[in-house]
Amino acid sequence: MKKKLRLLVQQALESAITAGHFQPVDPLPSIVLETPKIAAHGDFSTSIAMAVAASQKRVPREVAAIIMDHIEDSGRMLSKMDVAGPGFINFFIARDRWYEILKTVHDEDKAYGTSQIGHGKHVQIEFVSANPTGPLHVGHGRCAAVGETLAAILKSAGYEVEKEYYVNDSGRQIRTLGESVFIRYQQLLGKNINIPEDGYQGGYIKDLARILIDQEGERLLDMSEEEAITLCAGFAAGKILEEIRQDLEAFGVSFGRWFSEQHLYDSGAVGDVIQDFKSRDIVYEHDGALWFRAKDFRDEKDRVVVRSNGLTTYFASDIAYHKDKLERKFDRIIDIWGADHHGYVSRVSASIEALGYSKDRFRVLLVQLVNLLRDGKPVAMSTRAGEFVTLKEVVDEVGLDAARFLFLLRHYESPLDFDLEVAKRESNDNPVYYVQYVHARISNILKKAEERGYKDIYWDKDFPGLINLPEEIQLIKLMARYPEIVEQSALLMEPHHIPFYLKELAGTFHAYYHDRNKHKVVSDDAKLSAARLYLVSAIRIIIRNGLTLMGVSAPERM
RNA sequence: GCGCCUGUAGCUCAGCUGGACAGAGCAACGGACUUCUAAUCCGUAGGUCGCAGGUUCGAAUCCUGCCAGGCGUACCA
Repeated sequence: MKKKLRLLVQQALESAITAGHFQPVDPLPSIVLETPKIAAHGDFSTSIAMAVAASQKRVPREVAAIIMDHIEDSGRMLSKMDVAGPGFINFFIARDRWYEILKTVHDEDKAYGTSQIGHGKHVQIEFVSANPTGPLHVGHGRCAAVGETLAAILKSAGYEVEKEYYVNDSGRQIRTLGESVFIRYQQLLGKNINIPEDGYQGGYIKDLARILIDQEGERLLDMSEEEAITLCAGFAAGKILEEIRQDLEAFGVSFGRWFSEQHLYDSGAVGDVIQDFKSRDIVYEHDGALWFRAKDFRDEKDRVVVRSNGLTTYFASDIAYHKDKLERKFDRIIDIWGADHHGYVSRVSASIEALGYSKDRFRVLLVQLVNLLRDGKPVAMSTRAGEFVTLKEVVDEVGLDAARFLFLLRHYESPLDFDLEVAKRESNDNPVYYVQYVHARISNILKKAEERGYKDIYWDKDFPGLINLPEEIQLIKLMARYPEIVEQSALLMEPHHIPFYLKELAGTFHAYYHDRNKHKVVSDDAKLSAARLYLVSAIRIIIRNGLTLMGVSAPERM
């Protein structure tokens, strides 16, 4: 609807220029159509006249009038056009045309809301990528929800999407993990040693040590310390990664590929990148370390890739990793990181440019932190001491649907207060149920209808005369906007528009539903009932589609 | 010090990439269940959009400078 109108306006502008009413405008400004907040301003409006007026040295209202005169509404889409305010053109869509939306929703069903704006471009999203040194916490949960949903949104907008988890299974932290487990292992076998301050303190370390004793007995005590630690590290990382995988799966999050950092070392990829940089003088030696000339690529300072002790930094393998991703011919790679990693963005961008790729192909979304609350009071957490609430615990307590919905409700760039008690509440301040309830209610109506003999949902040419209450038209207009919302979410890479839209649609439906004396869906009037069933089942389709994008269930009853 | 993010109603947040009088939920107050589910609805009240300039027909939105909060700023990951 909107697209058709945009085309009309564009053609009007062009023909006004050809007719000599306007000086040629180059380039032709893009036509922006808005949905005004006030009904009196029409269904759509454009400020194009104001944008054009300046270059024409004409009054905006006059420009608007000329454009309006050149609109050829051969399909009779419009019932009225206005010039209003400083020069807006307001468009009123003919009422009959809205019913097409209803049919479209039913015809497209699960595909309603999908589009091809992605043109099949390949996008890769890497998210969560938590180190396998401990369980996932709520912050990872938010990243997981954002990543998974963004992937779904992009996919439905016509992109080819691949999801990936980068496993940091190499380096010092893994060694520290091995050390911590080995110490617990020795303690459990009666040795009197303490865990160092920089070791991992969490209770899960002890659990791992216990399992290790069950599996391996005391034989690690006979090994060299180096051997034992390596064994502990490999064992623990593998075990933890498996739990991470399970927790994510339980949260409805999956990955097409789990990419091992260690693999980059084993294959020589890290060494190759360093060699390449050396030969191109993109790195230099200083104080015994090897520095990447990040400053030459707009980072604020140069960065170390090989330390003076000969060990590579995390950054070194990160360069190799991003090189690998870019070589896989993705049109765009998206990294979703916790906001505490933002210091890293400019150096990774710098390395991408140094590799000879445009940094436009690379985008980082920084997801702000989650403050976990219970009844408005912060839940004390300390990662150091290993006291934190895990994602699994939160999902177990509040449920997958509530957690997913609340993680997605906020723009990812703003910090999120996640209140466990609110998440569990079954009332209006918990929007999950508010939206799901619509689906359950409509499902129930359909069930009731079936019991009373209204078996099929179908379209009839008489329906327009039957579905014509202002609140019904309003519902249809809202339904018409859904595809736009999904497209916009895809273009801006902002999932939160989906839940906001669903809340609005849900609210409008609840109000409609509630006035059941005025418009009961299932009544003795067979034709009217059929018409309204067609209407409400369309709403149900959209609610279900939106919730599905978010990874939230659409229950038949509640 | 520098960098990134945030600052909108008492609270939690939207605000369509510059538009027409600033929106929603919660909390507060007052109402609505013999009906297809009250996990709902209706109404009232509530804002110098952090502050000060600037850009223009027009700014919560863009620019500059302040103020406040969070995070970052390692030869850590």
